[in-house]
Amino acid sequence: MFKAFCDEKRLRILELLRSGEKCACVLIEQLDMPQSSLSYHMKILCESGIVDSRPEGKWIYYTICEKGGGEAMALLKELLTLEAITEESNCCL
Amino acid sequence: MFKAFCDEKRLRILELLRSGEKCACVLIEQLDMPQSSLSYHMKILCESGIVDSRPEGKWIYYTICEKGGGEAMALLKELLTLEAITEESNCCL
DNA sequence: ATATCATATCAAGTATTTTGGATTTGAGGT
DNA sequence: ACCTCAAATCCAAAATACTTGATATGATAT
Repeated sequence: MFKAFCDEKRLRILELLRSGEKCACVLIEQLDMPQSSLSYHMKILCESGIVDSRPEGKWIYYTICEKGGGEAMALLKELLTLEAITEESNCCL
Repeated sequence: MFKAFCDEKRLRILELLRSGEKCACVLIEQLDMPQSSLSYHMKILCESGIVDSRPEGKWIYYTICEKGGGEAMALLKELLTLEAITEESNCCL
């Protein structure tokens, strides 16, 4: 899931999506990347749950997914929070 | 910074650190990885600000860094939060 | 049904990251 | 000073991720 945030292009895509729903053509134009490249990154973003896609007519619209974002936040928080049971298993002293 | 969370080994290191400060020898043993490999990952974790290190005697002790963790959380939150000014720049319709 | 257009997939190349043995560095102890 | 041991660095190999043109898929429209 965190892989979604580990690429410059994907961060820029998220940055663009922060201002609202965008269709693929806008992203391709603004990021100046070939269509296959955008598709590759959108797949990673969608599969990680961070972004939602919505087909409408010929195009696909992308938005940041609140649910997926919440899960990422929760996961990160958990990873960084010390466990309550701090049994100091010291060694090497 | 998010690269810190994009490797299985590093996630396992964080998992171990959640139960409190650990010295390198414990991590090497528990994760069954060569010393050079641990050192490589600890460098990434420390440079990203997620983990703090503290030398004591011959050993180095590692802990999850509250400050760095907070920054990561804040950054992630910002990335995933829609901008207030939702000027719907629709196209392609 | 055929043509068209947007997206997905493929494949082959390039770039980046990770691995782990060997060596170096650096602090501690004698 | 010298020895010892832990951590950092080096380096080459392996693994993983990204790029991109070409092709396939799938939906829409005529």
